[in-house]
Amino acid sequence: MMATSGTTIPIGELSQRTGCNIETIRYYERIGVLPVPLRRGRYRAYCPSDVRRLSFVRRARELGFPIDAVRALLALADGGVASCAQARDLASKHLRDIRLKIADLRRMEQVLGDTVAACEAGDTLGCPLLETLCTAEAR
Amino acid sequence: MMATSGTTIPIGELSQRTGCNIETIRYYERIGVLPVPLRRGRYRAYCPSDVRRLSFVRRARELGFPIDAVRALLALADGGVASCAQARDLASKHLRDIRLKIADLRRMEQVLGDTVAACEAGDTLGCPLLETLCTAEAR
DNA sequence: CTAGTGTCTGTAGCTACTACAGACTCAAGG
DNA sequence: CCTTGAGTCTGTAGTAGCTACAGACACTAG
Repeated sequence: MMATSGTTIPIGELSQRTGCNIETIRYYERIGVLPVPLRRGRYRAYCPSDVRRLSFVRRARELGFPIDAVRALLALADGGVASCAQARDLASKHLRDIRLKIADLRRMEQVLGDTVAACEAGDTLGCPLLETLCTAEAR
Repeated sequence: MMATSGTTIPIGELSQRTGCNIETIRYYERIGVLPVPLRRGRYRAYCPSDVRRLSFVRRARELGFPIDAVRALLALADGGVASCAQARDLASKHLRDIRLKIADLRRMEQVLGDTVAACEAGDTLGCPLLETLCTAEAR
């Protein structure tokens, strides 16, 4: 596509620059995470602040923040000062969630790991995994 | 509800015995994870094998197996012998997925933990979290 | 006879995207 | 001038694995 005038870029370039899927960009617009952009004809025309905002969103998502938290973080980033404590709050909550998930997964890893090991050892009569599923408590 | 005759139980009791939500039981039936049960009038009537099967499903789900893997495991458990190697295969694959997820989450935990710590130390000018989101690579 | 509990079907919602279908626009090549 | 190809548009439906109703029906105890 053409570079058009000024500093605006089409959605494909925004996608490339941010690593964010085109469909996802439009999705973010629909749900209000990205502002409705200007138009050049019928095509969306994004400006540098859109690139920054979307990059911000992408990074927050990569850190696992749910969309609602991303919204809140965006508001804080826009809000300017004194929002540090609130941002830390959001991050701490999210950190707790992550640690809970890790704990869950480690429990699964433990059980599965043991079972697979028992399976490889081959010292049970039946299949250790199927036995586990049939009889044991999974925790 | 009544105990009715024979050994069949209504859905509510199946739910209690397995710890599985009633709606989830009906959902499993719809997607073919549980067989279509007998009816006592218009009500579902479950037998002991249904309790066992659903418990199996629950445990597999607690270990994080996706539904399709659960289907496969059920088939193996039904199939009888020689399925141990296949079961181990499924479990190993799943174990890999779990470890990948753990790794992902640990990366997030790392970045977030560092950022929150920096935030509490208060040695930056701006907000460390918002700075991270604005500028850094999240990995 | 009525109240309360259980169950029924069918549909819609959740998270965060992703994947089309079918139409339109625009620039370059022949 | 016409065609071709890439990019974009809107709108809808699908993914995983449930969960949550609405509105009707059944059955038992008081």
